[in-house]
Amino acid sequence: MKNLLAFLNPDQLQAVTHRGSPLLVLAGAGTGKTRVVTVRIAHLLDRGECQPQEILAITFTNKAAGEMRERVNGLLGGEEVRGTAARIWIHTFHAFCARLLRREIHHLPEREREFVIATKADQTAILKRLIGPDRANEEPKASRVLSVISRAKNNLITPGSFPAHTSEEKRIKELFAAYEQELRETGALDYADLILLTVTLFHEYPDILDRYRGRFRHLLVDEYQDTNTAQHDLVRMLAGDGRNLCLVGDPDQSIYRWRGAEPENMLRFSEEFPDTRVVKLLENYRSTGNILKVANTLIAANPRPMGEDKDLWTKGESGAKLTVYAGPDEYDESGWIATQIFNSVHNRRENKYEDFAILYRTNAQSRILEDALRKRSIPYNIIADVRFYDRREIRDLLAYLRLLINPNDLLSFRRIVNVPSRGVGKISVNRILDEVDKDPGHLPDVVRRCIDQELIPPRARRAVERLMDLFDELTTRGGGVDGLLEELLERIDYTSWLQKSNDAVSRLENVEKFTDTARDFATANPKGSLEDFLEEVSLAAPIDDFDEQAGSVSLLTLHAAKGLEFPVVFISGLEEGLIPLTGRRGKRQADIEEERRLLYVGITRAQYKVYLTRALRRNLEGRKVYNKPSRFLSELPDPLLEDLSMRNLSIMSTTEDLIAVETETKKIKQTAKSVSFQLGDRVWHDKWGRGIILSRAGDGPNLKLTVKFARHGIKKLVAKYANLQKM
DNA sequence: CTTTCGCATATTTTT
DNA sequence: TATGCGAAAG
Repeated sequence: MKNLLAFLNPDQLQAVTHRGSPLLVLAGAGTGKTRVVTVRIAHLLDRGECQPQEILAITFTNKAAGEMRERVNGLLGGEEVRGTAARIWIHTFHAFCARLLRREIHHLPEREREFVIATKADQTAILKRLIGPDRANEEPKASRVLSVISRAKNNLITPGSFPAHTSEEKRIKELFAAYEQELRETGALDYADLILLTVTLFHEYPDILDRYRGRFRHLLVDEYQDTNTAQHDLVRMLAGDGRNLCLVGDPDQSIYRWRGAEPENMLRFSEEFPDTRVVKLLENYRSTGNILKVANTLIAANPRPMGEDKDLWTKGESGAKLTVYAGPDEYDESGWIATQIFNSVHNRRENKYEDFAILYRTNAQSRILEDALRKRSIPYNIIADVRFYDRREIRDLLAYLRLLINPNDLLSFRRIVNVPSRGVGKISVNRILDEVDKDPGHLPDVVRRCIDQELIPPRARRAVERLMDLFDELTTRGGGVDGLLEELLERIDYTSWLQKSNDAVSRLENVEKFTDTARDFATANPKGSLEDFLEEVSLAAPIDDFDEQAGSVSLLTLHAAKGLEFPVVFISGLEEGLIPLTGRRGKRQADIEEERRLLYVGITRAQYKVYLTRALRRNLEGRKVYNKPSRFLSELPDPLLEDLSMRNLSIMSTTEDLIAVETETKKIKQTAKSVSFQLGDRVWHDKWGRGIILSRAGDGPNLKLTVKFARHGIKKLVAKYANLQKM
């Protein structure tokens, strides 16, 4: 057995070995916090303080969970303990609760044993339907309602206790209630439910809580700054007196407030458990001194809830300055980034492609970057820009699979009853849904009754009947998830239906990817059920399938970059409006602070070199916008930055200058256009209105036109001054 | 019932 | 730009 503690600094050592009271580890970026968690687990086992199955470790993503399992095994070494990590519960909050609820949810009144997890897309779909199309303009938008509802649920608020003073709040309250009912009827749980119901269960049934408390003697939670109140309550319940609790996090890296995260939970913890030991990790092992100085300066502009003495430091070298670059537009910016990478790899041979990461604020920014890399044949690896499982084709297949588990899933039924189109129209579907409304019993029974009582036209009737038969057959079918999916695809002839759609190629690719996922799952979990598969799929994060592929540049959002590190990091789009991202009604101070943390997270991903790039002009929603440099750039210490922007841009890099240039160009273009007037062209003049060109004389700027105007007769004009427009 | 077209509309991050 | 939705045509 290795000496687990040999390479730890005194602070880390304390965090690993402290016992007997709650432990709060405030670990800055790159200070080895994951290492502390894994070594702590290994240490517990090594010293025989508990059995593997008595440990519960909560991570932020499935990917982090997988890595932690591997690392624990790696630390424990030796044959006899290999596989030990498999018996430790290492999960995300959601995966943990989903597993627990699968066993225990039947204790709760009126809850089905089988449930599916409603993804974001499902949730939005429900709300959109509840709001209705006719009111779409005046009502609060579905996405906003959803975020209000999720926030409420995360704070353990029910539709009953939802405070409604304004008329909008009253409307949301209604929608909230209807949304909850819909979820319940379809046997679905949303993300908040997974936590909420677990908390409720523990609250209502103390004996169940006791059972789990007894079982998990050691509880560790990583990335605690991004937990919400419901999760915090869950931890408090499971932790009991908190003696064996270890929380790790960094309030400066809290970037999920918008999703309900409450970094204050960390502060509150020391009050709730007064004997909490707080350990701060500030020695950074990742980045150069200059990178840390810049990051420290940036984050110092935020209030520091955990105290002022939180600057990261390193024994290592200062390293290179950070490089700033501004290009005329996003094509230039992307091209410049790609060129830096290309030169570094090919000409200077300093780095390999996998050393680079390009970070951006919004997924939409990735396309131009991809183009630039592809142009130079630079291999890259990107985290899906649209959530893969939100793709229409994937959601269709998921709907089929869900119906196999929960035939009452009305949402899924509605989705696929006529997909692929099998001749069941709106009218037939509504007829069936009406029946379900009247008698919300077992969905297949109701559907069968519609068929038997000939409530729908013959063609549709036969189609629905065949669909129901298909479900019966597939439900009784044994075998793995992969086989099931393949049979399903064949039986509904899904691929040939997709052939006909617009972007058949990418859709078919997605279906291919999905069957691959199923196959991988079946290989990894030979005994895995369809429920297990759907659970994994619903709780997957885009980052989970992201392996830092050998030989590829990584493209990802700043959010997705959390927890990762790269030798060289480019952060693209350092512009007001993008970083910080501001919507139409602007941002409040608290939002700006979160944006600042986001940039802080981005900068601290880098080991040796950071590039901060921006574009003076950028296409946004089909429009050109001129963004000022990000306010965060001016917060950074100048001596630690070098500006490689082209000289002419540095000279006239104000937005006003650029607009002036644009306007001039436009004028020139207009003049050029007027030169191209031909005989017979129909034109428009601001004063004389419609006209037609009769003759032309002269060239270029001297071009003279004879125009016959509809209302004002024949005029001779000098094209340059006339400002004629073609009609 | 299915397909296609045109119009409107736009926050972003994701368990 | 790109997407999605609803109405009209097929």
